[in-house]
Amino acid sequence: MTKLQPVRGTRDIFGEDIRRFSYVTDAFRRIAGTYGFDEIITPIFEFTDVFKRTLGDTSDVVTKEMYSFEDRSGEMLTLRPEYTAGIARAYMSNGLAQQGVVRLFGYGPMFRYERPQKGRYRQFHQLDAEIIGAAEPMADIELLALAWQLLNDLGIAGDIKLHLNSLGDPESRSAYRAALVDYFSVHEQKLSEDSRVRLHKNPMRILDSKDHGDRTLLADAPRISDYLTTGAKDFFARVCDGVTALGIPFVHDEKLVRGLDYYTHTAFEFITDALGAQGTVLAGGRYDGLMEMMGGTSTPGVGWAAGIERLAMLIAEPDKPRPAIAMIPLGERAEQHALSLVQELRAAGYSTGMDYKGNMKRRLNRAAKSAARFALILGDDELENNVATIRNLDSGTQEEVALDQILAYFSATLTSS
RNA sequence: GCGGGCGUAGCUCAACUGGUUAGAGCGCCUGGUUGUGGUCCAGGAGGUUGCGGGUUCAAGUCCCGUCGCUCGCCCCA
Repeated sequence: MTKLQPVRGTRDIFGEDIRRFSYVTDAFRRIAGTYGFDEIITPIFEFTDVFKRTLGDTSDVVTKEMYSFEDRSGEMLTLRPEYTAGIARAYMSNGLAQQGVVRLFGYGPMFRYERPQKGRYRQFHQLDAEIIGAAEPMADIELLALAWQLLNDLGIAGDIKLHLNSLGDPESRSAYRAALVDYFSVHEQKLSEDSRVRLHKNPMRILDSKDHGDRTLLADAPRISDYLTTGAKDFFARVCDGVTALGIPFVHDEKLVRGLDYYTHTAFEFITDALGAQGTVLAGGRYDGLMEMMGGTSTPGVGWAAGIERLAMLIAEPDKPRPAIAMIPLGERAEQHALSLVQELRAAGYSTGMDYKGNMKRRLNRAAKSAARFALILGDDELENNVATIRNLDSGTQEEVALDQILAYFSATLTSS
């Protein structure tokens, strides 16, 4: 508590940062609405079990990155490290299965104890979209379309590539996994240290190793496409067809795997090379096995999450909002009048700032810096005549307007916003 | 968790090989007489040089530790 700095990996979001942040979340809310998604806010913490059961005991997220604690009544709780498990829990808690196919979106903070870096924080924020209750590839396609439109509307789709793969159904996956273990066990000595650990913990992760030696071995490694069942193959083909039909460019990336255990079939990542090692900007996939893992009835689902900070870094700087009016009262009498006048203007929807310090010069200066469109000057001279001076700060022209005509004046010259 | 780089006013940076009261620009505040801006001039506030030790006659400048940021690995959004 002695240090006046935020906790490692956390930060205050304000100024330009919050403008970027809000630009992203506003766009998301708008687009998700047009896709018929309903918003959901789930708690920031859950019983630890919610995450432990679903993410897999071997995942790094569970084994070393969760912020878990015991509360005063002895419950083991965890700050959510990801969104999907909480939504799945909410789906079951609230009996949403009764509503048929459910489309949900939301956004908020996540927590992971990792080594911070640019684009990677301990408290970070994600957008999230899920379709629960639909086993059809159409759901996967719709979610990819939503993601693609978001990236387009944010103006960053050009720098981002969609990598698409299929992890298959459980049969495909375990057959492939066995084949991988066979292959790499023969070459275990040649594997990097990290990958030797992966071989026993999560062999599919070897696929996206960046180690040179690993990569040469990977050239002859078994490919998942050869192990997909006909059902899984067909499912993936339909997803690819749909994405192609929508005109979304993508690459079939057989080395794409997901870190979390509950994924099946479709897996995808939208990747940019503009963010260094943290290039994945939006990622997700199908998780047909999740609900059962949590102890519910088997229910199919697809979803994705996107890093708000990462998106916010990529978009163009949003415009600063311009106040409509800067009120400048001169003297005590004027201040009294100004109070109610400002209240009226604000009630009418005009963003109005009031400056009451310093001389005229300083005040106009500040008004100009605030980027206000008009300065509304009210002094003794004006009060004598029941007028106010309205100065157009862009053009420098000004005129006197009767006090009871001010609202009318602005409604004629400004669109209320 | 592992390896590398960095850390001086709100911001961007300066201070020769360690040497007197750590500087500049921007920003902020005030003034240039009585009510007019985005110029100009003058003045001012703001730094225990991230923090803590050590070496030295002397450290922002060297050494160690620590905290934070950053790059790569790892992990992932």
